[in-house]
Amino acid sequence: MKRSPSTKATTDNVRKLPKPRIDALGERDIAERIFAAVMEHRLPPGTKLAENALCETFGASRARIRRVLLILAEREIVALESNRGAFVARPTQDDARHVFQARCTIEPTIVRNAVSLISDAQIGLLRSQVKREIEAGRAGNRREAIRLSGSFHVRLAEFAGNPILQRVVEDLVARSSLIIGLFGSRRVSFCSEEEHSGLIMAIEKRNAARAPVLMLEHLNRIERELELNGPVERVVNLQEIFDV
Amino acid sequence: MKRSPSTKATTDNVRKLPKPRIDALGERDIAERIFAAVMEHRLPPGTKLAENALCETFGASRARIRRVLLILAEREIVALESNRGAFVARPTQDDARHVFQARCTIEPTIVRNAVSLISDAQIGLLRSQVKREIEAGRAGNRREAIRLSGSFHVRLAEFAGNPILQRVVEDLVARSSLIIGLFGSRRVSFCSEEEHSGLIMAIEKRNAARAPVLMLEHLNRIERELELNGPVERVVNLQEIFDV
DNA sequence: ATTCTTATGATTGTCAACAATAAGTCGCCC
DNA sequence: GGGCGACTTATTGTTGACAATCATAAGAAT
Repeated sequence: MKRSPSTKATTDNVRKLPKPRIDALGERDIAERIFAAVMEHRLPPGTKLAENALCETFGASRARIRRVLLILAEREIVALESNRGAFVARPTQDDARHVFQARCTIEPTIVRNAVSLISDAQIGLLRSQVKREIEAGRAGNRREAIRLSGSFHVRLAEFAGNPILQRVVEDLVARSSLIIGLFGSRRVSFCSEEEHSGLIMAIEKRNAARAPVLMLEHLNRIERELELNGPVERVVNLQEIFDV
Repeated sequence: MKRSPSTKATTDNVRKLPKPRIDALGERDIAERIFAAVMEHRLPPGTKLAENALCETFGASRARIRRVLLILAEREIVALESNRGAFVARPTQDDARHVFQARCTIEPTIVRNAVSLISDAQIGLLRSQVKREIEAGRAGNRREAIRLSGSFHVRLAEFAGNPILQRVVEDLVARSSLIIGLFGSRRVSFCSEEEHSGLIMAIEKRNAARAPVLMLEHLNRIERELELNGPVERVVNLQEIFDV
């Protein structure tokens, strides 16, 4: 095609260096946006994610939205139901237990690695983030507090220097957010800012023995405060109940 | 819905219970096939996965193949290059280190969980699998040996009772297979059947202290035998080399 | 009035043609 | 003869229309 066969010598055949990439949101960006919305409890579990609505929202074609949904489904943030559409995932109580067991497996090790790798600047960054988290909590800005609380764990994973584990933690944190939305008792504060502060202190002291323990206790406390024995919402069998 | 026995009134409105699902391979199935081929070293790293070729191979439309590739890309088994196509992933040496670090983080815990959860029947299953692994190794059936060697770890994760961690291990094992294909020295046998046998023995004795240690040593040995300092295949800068 | 049936609308799933880009081939000029 | 540039081909990316399926609402019969 070469729009201009007569490009005489080669005046303007400037190799578009890396990539124009000025085009609309890539699917990764859109997925990230939805991901963030889930983390911040702006998209409650079970919310229907209609394709057309997403198309308008992000100004993207349906095909692209479709790919985004597939990516999110692969991360188990949304559930695809055949011929019915995409919904924000609704983790079960078993899912919740598994998620927290996985976090208890991975995150203490992450903290231990972070203790030996993290820089002072990075510690400062964590500190300021926790500070904002506390402020948001005090100000009643629940959404921001939740966001920062999750972000703390992701950042920590980032500073532990293993992108693979970081990615796993990201997904687990997002699912935790869904779980807290579903099974979190309202009266209890999940934004345990003091625990995050304690963790930072242990990390700052390069205490490789204490920091992982604190993380484990932190995760256990969160899980313990979930109402995983609450209204089971079992699928009742009416026939059975009425003894037909 | 309710397959109530009293639906005699409506003769044939039998709700197609779960789903006909007799249709062609779902994308999950195709992804699983490719996944298996990667694990068995039948698709070496860097192999181009052309869409048309896959269409013919699996008798699927291009759109479906495209989704399959996206799924595999999300699991980092294939790499999508813009406007160039899909290729079997080529992990770097850093990737290799991260993958094995991640495995060392997760799999010892998995073994510890398996020790307390696994049933005798499941132990028998592991045993027979390792037996076949050894036989395949003796018979020079390298492909089958590799497949069973990876499958051992996945199965163990399955018996540890946490689907989330199982899924993570699946992906890590598949990537390990790519890594071994790239950095594995030929002279060394990676199919360390004795170590697998030793692990099973520790599990059988419900030795929750020893089994995780064995797993850790196992993983460390594999990583140590990789040639991660080998031909670095760095991106050479010709200008620099020739001192222009 | 309730329930089952039927029709309608909206949404998802699929496919095929079209456009855009990259790779390979050939020819030309130095 | 070698390097450079343009053309051809093959492959990927995208769009749009069509088919299939499900949800909703209205209607008819008991």
